[in-house]
Amino acid sequence: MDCSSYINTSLDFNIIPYRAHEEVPKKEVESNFFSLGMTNFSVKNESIDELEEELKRVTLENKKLVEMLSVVCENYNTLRSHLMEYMKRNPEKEVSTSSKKRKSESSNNNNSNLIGINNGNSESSSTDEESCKKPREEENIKAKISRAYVRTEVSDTGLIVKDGYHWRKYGQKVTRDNPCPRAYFKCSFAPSCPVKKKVQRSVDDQSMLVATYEGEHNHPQPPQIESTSGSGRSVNHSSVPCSASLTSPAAPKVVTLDSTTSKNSKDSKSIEPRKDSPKEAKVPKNLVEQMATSLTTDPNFRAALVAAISGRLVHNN
DNA sequence: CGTCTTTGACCCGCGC
DNA sequence: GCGCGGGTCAAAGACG
Repeated sequence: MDCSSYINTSLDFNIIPYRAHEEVPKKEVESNFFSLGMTNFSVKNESIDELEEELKRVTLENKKLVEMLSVVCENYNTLRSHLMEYMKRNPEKEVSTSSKKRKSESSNNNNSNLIGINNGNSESSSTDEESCKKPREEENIKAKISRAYVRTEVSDTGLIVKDGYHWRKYGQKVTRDNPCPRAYFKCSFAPSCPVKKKVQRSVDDQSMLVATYEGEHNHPQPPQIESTSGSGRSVNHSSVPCSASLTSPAAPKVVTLDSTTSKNSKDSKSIEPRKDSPKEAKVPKNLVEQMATSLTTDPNFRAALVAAISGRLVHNN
């Protein structure tokens, strides 16, 4: 779970009015509105008192939200420490899985149910497999591995997972443990992007696609014009991303479950809709940046934000 | 013609 | 050392 990302995103919203209240209220608020595209909005008639009152109210609200957030993070950390303790008391699973790479992976696939439980060591061992040609010390620089579960039509034969990136298929293989072929994709948006993706149907639920991501994108997410894997020639447009744990397939959401490093992989055994472990400061930061970028560049979001803020101010008048 | 997919061949690690 | 199996390569074909 990326507590930090929560903090960052929410504080982004909070900081501006907070500072505006303390430092230069009117001017900053005004410039913020203009930057949001409200060029015609006039604050001439706004009284400073009203604005300050509003800012105080928002500040209080923000404080409450921050407190709630800290409580949530605290609870998360408590749960996490409990989980770590539990995992320390039951380490035999990890030992067995790390010793036998393929068996662990196949068992992992066999268990790749909708629950989305990832065995972190098997995941990272597949990374070892990937880096087998490289020096062993590079194992420390392990690729970030995560999984996404996507529900599709059973009749849908394509292995397409919409995740916003451009993928080039470079191979397909039928593996022993799964009669459904496994497709191999590379990120084609940036030539230097090391990210790879494996997509295979779940053995137990053939309507569920299991996408395994290896590595981190070294580029921002491309525009969402064509978000399927591969080119515009992609046939499959019927895949409905959904959570691994959600029962409602209508929820337009892909849940990726991290099992990056062996240390943090334990966390991925807990069923969490959050993507990242709090120990990984780098990755959540990236994610936060991507999320912030996607939010701030989304015209719908900006329009909604402008409407909400302007509505409030007009109401105060 | 450029880009992408398909698919058989090849490489390499692991288990026996 | 050999065979198996997963992962990758690359030539050929498809498509816009």
